[in-house]
Amino acid sequence: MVATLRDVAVRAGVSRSAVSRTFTDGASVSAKMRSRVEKAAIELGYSPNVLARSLTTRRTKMIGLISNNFHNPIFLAVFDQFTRGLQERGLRPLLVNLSDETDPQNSVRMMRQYSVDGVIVASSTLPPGFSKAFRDQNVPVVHTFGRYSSAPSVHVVGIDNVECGRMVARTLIERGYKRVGFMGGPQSATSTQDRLKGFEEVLNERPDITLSVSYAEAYSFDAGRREMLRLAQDAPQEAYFCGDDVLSIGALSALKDSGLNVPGDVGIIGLNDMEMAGWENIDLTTIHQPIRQIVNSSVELIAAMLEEPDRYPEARLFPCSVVERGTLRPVL
Amino acid sequence: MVATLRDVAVRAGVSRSAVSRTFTDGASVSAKMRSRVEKAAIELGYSPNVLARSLTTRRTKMIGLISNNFHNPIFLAVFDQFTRGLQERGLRPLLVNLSDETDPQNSVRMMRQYSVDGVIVASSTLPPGFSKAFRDQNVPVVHTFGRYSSAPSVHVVGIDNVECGRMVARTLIERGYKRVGFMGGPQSATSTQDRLKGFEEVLNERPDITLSVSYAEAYSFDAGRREMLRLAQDAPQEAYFCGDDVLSIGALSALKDSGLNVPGDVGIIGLNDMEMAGWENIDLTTIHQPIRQIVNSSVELIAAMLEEPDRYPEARLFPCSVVERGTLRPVL
DNA sequence: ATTTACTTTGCAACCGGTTGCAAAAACAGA
DNA sequence: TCTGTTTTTGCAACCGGTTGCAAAGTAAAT
Repeated sequence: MVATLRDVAVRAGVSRSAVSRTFTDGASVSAKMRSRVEKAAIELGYSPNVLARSLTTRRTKMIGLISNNFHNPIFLAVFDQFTRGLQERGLRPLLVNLSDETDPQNSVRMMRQYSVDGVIVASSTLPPGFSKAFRDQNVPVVHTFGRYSSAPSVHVVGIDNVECGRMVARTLIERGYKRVGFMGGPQSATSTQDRLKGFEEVLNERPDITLSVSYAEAYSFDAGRREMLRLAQDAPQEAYFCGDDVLSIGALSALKDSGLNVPGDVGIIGLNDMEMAGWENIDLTTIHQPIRQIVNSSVELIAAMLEEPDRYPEARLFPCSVVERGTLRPVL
Repeated sequence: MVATLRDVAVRAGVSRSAVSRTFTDGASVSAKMRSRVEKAAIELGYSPNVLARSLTTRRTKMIGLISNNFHNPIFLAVFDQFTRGLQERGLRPLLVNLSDETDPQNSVRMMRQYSVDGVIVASSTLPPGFSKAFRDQNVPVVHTFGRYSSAPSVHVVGIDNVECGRMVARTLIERGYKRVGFMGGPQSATSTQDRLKGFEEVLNERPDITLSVSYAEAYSFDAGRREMLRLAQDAPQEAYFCGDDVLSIGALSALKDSGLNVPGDVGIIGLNDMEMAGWENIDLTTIHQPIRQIVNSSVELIAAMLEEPDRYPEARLFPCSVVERGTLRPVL
């Protein structure tokens, strides 16, 4: 059906090696031979089969892109950026939706069956052990949005969630809030744990400030709304640090329905600075996470690991910053 | 490095064929042989290389998932559903972001180089010719959200956009609007053209109703907001049919800033019924597009085409319905 | 015209699997 | 036990490419 290397060789009247070489850069072919082969190739509409080639070259140029966040709108931007970045480097993302499955072994096996050159794990809710399973099987891996540790066992690219927690605490203190709440994402997510850690660390030094902690079940509008409806029934705190922007937006909706004014009665601060946070009818004060830089850096890193598989693991952290909009009262 | 079929054969003391057969279902192997091979395979951590296998079986179980809509939040749900559906059938999505590139030939070549078993084109803005290019090269293709035509040249799954246009027109008429506007998505998108066609068709029968037409540059919040800001400067219409929900939400933001009340001064109706449309602070009246059914049907269809590549092309259309919320005035 | 050095080409083996075919083994029937 | 039938197994060729090596060709130097 579709033309193979052999067909081109026959048509051009040369050996199969010659054809192979014209399509392998860096191989030794004379100009005459090249043009002769190219002519035949064009006539037959030939282009080399990457997968067959990969058997000997051991390079498929495929990268596993593994995530379990198919509900948080921020991830559409993440996928957009990832696919573009990979494509620019001639790499192809093989997408894996982990929503159901969380045993790394199945994913590792699958990735090996498809001989991907490397894997990007894009998730803030998967444990470090997940990405480590790939490294243990010698599959190059980058964990984007993963947990920073001072002795990382795999490459991590993201933000310092503990520091973000501290930053939010300081922001709330500056604005004179005395009773504050942490309405986190899923309790099992490393990002939730780390943000809380930093948040508590700073607040604990201020005995005049009280902290109450609760968690939403997922990073979703509904979960945020539900949790905030519950909180608003008793006496709500003066301000909440929500797990992320989507949760914040859910919380805003709940507060509105509970007849509470933002930021008059309750202040809200999110995290991510997704596009929607800037929409006029939302206008959410939040922490900016530099998604684009994080994703680009991850792509660069996985590309570098293809050249140097045993590259010493590093953590690449990008600074975050407060984006002041309309859901917190002004600095005193 | 990683165990191959040969390694397993040696360890189990059998032929390579025997090992191959244990991992090929439907092949003839005795129980004794099977358990012997499986034992060796487990000891070596062997699992077959899908890509090498594909050379002879001519099946990679990879499906190209091609889209250019990485900005519309609705597509995150679309990707979620696609990846799950494909994975359930043992298929793997090779993701292609077409944002820059629109020449089908490059995509076709790439998909052939990777020997994908089939391709799903998920976009309402690509022309029919794009998906047809795959069919012409004998790559099974399904165009999800594609244009319905009475003589489709490729399989199309989606909605009848012309009928949606009619439905919206009737909805606005029922509510007594006399001066209505069409604020479409990109003018080049087939979905925009078709919706306008149906919309005009019904309105043209009502000489007492005037229609003005304009287009946003993309399916995005900003584009919708910008276009509506422009419209609101002159005398805006009584109601607008916006290209989709994201555009509608942008339009709502613009109206609010222009000091116009919704639905008091201006009515808005969108299309898609994305999750966000139901959020309390948005509460958008819209047309429900059954995304889940459309995507599942697309996956079923591409799976069926793997068995029967020359399957006669069909159009699968799913009915839409009005979801009444708070952005149109009530029926007279 | 020879020798030497370098470039280009083809042969053949290999990457990791599958599969048609025939030989070997197992089973059934008499 | 022997024969005929069915099942299981291994051999060898093949899928579509790449690549080390040696032979052939070219160019430069003597």
